Amino acid sequence: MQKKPPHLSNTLPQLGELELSLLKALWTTPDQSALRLQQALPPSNSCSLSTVQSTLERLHRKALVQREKRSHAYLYRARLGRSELLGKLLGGVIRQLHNGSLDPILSSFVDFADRFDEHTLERLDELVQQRRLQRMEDE
Amino acid sequence: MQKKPPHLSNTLPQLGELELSLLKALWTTPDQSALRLQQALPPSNSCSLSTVQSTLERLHRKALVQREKRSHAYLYRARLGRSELLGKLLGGVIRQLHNGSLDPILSSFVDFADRFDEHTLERLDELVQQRRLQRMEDE
DNA sequence: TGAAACACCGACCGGCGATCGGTGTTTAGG
DNA sequence: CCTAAACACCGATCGCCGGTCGGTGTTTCA
Repeated sequence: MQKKPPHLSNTLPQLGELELSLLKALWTTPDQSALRLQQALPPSNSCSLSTVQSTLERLHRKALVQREKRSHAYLYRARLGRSELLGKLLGGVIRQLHNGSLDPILSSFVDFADRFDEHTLERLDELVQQRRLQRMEDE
Repeated sequence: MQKKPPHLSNTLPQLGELELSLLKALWTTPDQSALRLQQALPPSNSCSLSTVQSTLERLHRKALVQREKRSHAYLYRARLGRSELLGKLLGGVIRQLHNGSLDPILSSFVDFADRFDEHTLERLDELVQQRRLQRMEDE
C-alpha cells in the first residue's frame, strides 16, 4: 500500500541460473558471441537466442560482462574473474550480517573450511602464511 | 512462453532487508512476540504489525525461526545463530561458483581478509591455528 | 540483391519480499 | 459474564527480477 524509496539500498548482485551459466562459459572461453554462447549452453538450460541475448544484456547492465563490436556482432567477455566475483559475493553476504566485529565471520569461514574435508584447513593455513609473507616483502 | 520445472533447483535462502532486521533483533533478544519486534524495529524499516507478522511467517516457512505459543500469542526465536547462518550463506555462494578446486575460494577469502584492514589477516591466522590445535586434541 | 546473421524492442510469466486491511479468536479486566 | 484489547490468520496488491520469446529492423557477405 505504502510507497517506499525503491529498494536499491541492499542487494548484492543476485545472479540467476542462466546468468551464472553464461558467466561460466565466458570464464572458460572469453570473447564469444551470443550465438556461440547459446550453442555451448548445457542442455539443462538451453533456450532461444533471444533469451541468451537479453540475459547478456542484463549482465551487461550489472557490469559483469563487457562487450565489443566485432564487425556487426557483439563479443562478450566477463569483467570479473571467477575469484573476483566470488570475493564480491562473499563481501556482500558478509556485509549484510556484519555486526561490528569480524570475528564471527572469520570463525564461520574457518569452520566451513574445517568441515569441508580433511585438507582444506591446512590449505587455508598455507594461503594465509603465503599472504603474510608477501605483505612483509611489500614493505 | 515456455514453462520450466519451477525454479527450485538453485537458491540459497535469499533474505530481504526486513527479514534480516528481524533476525538481528531475535539474535539480540530471543523469544519475542511479533508486537515487541515491531516496536523494536529500527525506524528505517518501521512498518505495520501485519507486515512484521507475515515476514515472520515467511522466515518460519524458510525454517529460519521457530515459534512457540505462549498463552495465545507466538514467541519467535531464531533457529540459527548469526554465525551458522553466515556459514550457510557462504556455503551457498561458494557452491554456486565452485569449480572442483576450492583454492580460488580460499584465496578469495584470504584476499578479502587482507584488504579489510591491517589486523584481520593476523586474526584469521590465529583462528586457523586455534582450530588446528583443537583438531589435534580431538584425535 | 537477397538471404543469413545478428541486435534491439517490447511483452509476458512466475516467484518473492514488502506491505497492509479486514476478520476472526483468545484473553484478561471490570 | 461481557467487552475491549491483543493478537493470529487470510488474502490482496505492488514492484522488482530472472527467464522466456517473437517480431522487426539492420548489417554483412556470397
